[in-house]
Amino acid sequence: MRFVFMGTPDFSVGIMEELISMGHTCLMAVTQPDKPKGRGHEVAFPPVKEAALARNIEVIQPENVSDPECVSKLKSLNAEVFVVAAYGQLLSEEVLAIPRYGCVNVHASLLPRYRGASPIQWAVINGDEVSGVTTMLMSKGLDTGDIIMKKEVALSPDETGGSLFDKLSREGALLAVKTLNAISKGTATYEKQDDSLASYTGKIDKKFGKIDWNKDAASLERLIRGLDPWPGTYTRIADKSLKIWKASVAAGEKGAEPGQVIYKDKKTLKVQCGRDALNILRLQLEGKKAMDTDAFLRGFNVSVGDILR
RNA sequence: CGCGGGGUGGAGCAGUCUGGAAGCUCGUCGGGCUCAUAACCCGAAGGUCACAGGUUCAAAUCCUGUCUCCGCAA
Repeated sequence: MRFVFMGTPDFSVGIMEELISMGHTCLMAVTQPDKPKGRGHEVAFPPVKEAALARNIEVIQPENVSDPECVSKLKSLNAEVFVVAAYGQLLSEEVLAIPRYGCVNVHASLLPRYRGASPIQWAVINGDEVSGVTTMLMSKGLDTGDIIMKKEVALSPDETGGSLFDKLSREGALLAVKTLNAISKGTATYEKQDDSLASYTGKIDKKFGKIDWNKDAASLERLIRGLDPWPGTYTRIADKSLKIWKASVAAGEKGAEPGQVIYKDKKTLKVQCGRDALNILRLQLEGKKAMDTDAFLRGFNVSVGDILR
């Protein structure tokens, strides 16, 4: 099919590329405007822009896709379908109505669960055993469109936001292809979502990664996995910022205060939580690279009784 | 020119302010002790101190520039 692709981050790229390599024609890529990013103030192209340019696909980056100018541009392409994946802008009803077969969205959850932003991280944070991807025909609500296809994906016990992202990105690409194929053959089915089962997740920001040691170790461990690799969880030690990248749940100690180091040897560091304790396995001090706990302890002086905040 | 920290044997660090013999905790290799060990004891190898200039009798250390890794902010 002849499609316009709308997406921004890495999650989107694989979907666009898979559709192209499976014989669909990408007429244009729509992505968010370039923004200064990273240290210094370098301007980085969104991943979708990079990928599109590499394939000589025209790219537009409107501040607002619903601008009249942009709308007329989109209309002029005569696309059969728009494929949207993590684009980052809401589409107006006018835009939704442009393509003959409508706008197909690839969402990284099993809808109607986890409508909204950051569904991948939330699945890990909540300790779900199963997540997945869904394709739907977009309607005006937030991720409320009729479901076309779903694919379940099992989470492993050590799943991280990053690893689940990879899985769902791959499955999302395959599902997008199947969905377009079905639409073009006229065999696609559309199922209304059961709104009573809907749940919404919010955008995750860096502050969300601040570790509250009063919480129980198990949920902190899930938070650490869910926010790996972005934005990461952090605490403070000796007045320095310390990211925690990997930990396991261990037995706590009676009378120890949350955040307190309750055990340390050459390669082990345990910190008391509200319930149980975390055995820190991999961490990163500000200005340093991530390292395993044994390496960290060789160069950083920590004592039992020290408090992380 | 957004703010800031770092690059020192294989790993993580100290030493830099107050120039003057390369250090610490580990790892590796060899030997010893032990029923045994990730424990302990003895010994050894391994570094152009990121790179390039400059100052100096002398630079890891001071000055200038470059590359590179990272934290914050966005």
